[in-house]
Amino acid sequence: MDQVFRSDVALGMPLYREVKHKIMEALRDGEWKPGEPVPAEKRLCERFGVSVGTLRKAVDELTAENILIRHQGRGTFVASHSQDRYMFGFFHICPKTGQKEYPKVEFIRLSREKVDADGAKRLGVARGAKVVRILNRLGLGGRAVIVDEIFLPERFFAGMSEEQVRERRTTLYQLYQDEFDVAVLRTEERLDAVGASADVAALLGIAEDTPLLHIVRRAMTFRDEVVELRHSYVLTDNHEYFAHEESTLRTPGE
Amino acid sequence: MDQVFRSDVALGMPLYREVKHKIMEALRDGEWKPGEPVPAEKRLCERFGVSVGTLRKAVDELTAENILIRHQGRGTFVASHSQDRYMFGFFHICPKTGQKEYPKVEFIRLSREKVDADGAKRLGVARGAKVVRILNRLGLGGRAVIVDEIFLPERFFAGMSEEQVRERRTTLYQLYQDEFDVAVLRTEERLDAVGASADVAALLGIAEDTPLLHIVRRAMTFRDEVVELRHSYVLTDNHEYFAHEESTLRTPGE
DNA sequence: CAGTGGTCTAGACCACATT
DNA sequence: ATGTGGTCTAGACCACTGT
Repeated sequence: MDQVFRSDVALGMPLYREVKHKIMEALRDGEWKPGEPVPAEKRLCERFGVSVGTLRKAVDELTAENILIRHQGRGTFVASHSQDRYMFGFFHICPKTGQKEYPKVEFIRLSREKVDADGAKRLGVARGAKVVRILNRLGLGGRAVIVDEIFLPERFFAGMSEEQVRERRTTLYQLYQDEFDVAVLRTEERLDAVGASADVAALLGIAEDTPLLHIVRRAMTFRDEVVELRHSYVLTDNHEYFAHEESTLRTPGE
Repeated sequence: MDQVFRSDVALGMPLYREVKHKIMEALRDGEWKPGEPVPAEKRLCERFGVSVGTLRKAVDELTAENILIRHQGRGTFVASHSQDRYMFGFFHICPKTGQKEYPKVEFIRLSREKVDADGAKRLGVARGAKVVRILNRLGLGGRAVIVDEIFLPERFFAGMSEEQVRERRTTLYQLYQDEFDVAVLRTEERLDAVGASADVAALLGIAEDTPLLHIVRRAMTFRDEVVELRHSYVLTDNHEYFAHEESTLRTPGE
């Protein structure tokens, strides 16, 4: 194999991780779009000057992070929000008894506002920065169960229109991806219990002060930039938030 | 390499997964105990009759599931619970502002009861089976914030005494491991919002019907057997539940 | 059929930890 | 110095997909 020179920034970094970063750069630069296949493993090996094993280790990590998706016999594809799996990767509310179901989304309002202090902090933008604010109501099992209040930094979503949001036949995250080239790679959620405010109570058709699950979600893209802040208010009479964790066991020595 | 016959159950299963299962069997049989090293990779290659690459792929999955831990230059160890790690792994409540802190656990009561219908279903035991019931109150920042109600199947924890639980200077999961050979490998949590019951309100010093975060946690060991059912009632004035999602690592079937 | 990813091998050398 | 895990190679063959 020809000698291939390692870039300066890659000193001390395993080769497969350097390859991984190069693939991520290509993705960030839009060389391969969501839903499209990336070149075959052999091609990528030639391009980066590494063996299959090394390339596969890089792609392994990217598939584990849901950035790429492999299909045996077909190829490796850039993850796209059109797939159902993505929907449920980020939507954690399910019936206490019975099967998972898709929420029925009802658009209520889109407005442009100056972000408040709390929102600025969570979004990582300047105080008073412009944001798009979207209000949705979600139905599950034929009943209004969730109120979503969404804040989007104007700098990622310039020109977003009410029509785009109201008329879409896809998930919001797919809209972000298709229309604004914003890929959600990771989310973080903080939960607490609150009594329903008058506004939320009216939207859900319940009494004020009814205990609700309050979820503050931040959605991140490349470089951990926050692209969405979402407050969800969930009526948990018949639904619940589901999470599972693998253990963090460690050996004594560490 | 000598011909090594594959076991019947392994038909259609990749070799590395068969090796993984054999390692898990050895762990379940107590061949290597928590905190101890497992044999070196080369030894395991000989034992299972596979190449390093294949063995490493098996061990890769086991480390990803936190069942084994690798230390370069030292060896590969069976994961073990230690006090500090408990926080990061299973305890998801943290202050809304400020640093993570250790909860101050106050033991309230241990009793033996017959499990109710809901508990039987969640624990996967027969209706009316005997369980150990433990009631704890947890303090954070000098204030009572959480009430924990814990149910343990008698068949895993026969002979558990109030003294063991009250006098312990470790986490409960470490007690399960050290005294009852029960390793918690995975947990699942379901959250909803409820109004405080009279009992819980009294323990937390709050008004009845105050909105609380209610967490139902199931803790699993090998073969996904449920070894603990825990109801946590959390006052979320100053604390919240934290979760983050990046890799939904499930592949089977797809 | 040709092309893709999936698995597996039998080595090699490197980085790290312990003796 | 020895033994450990960490990385990497250059092949091979298998299983699956589409034409």
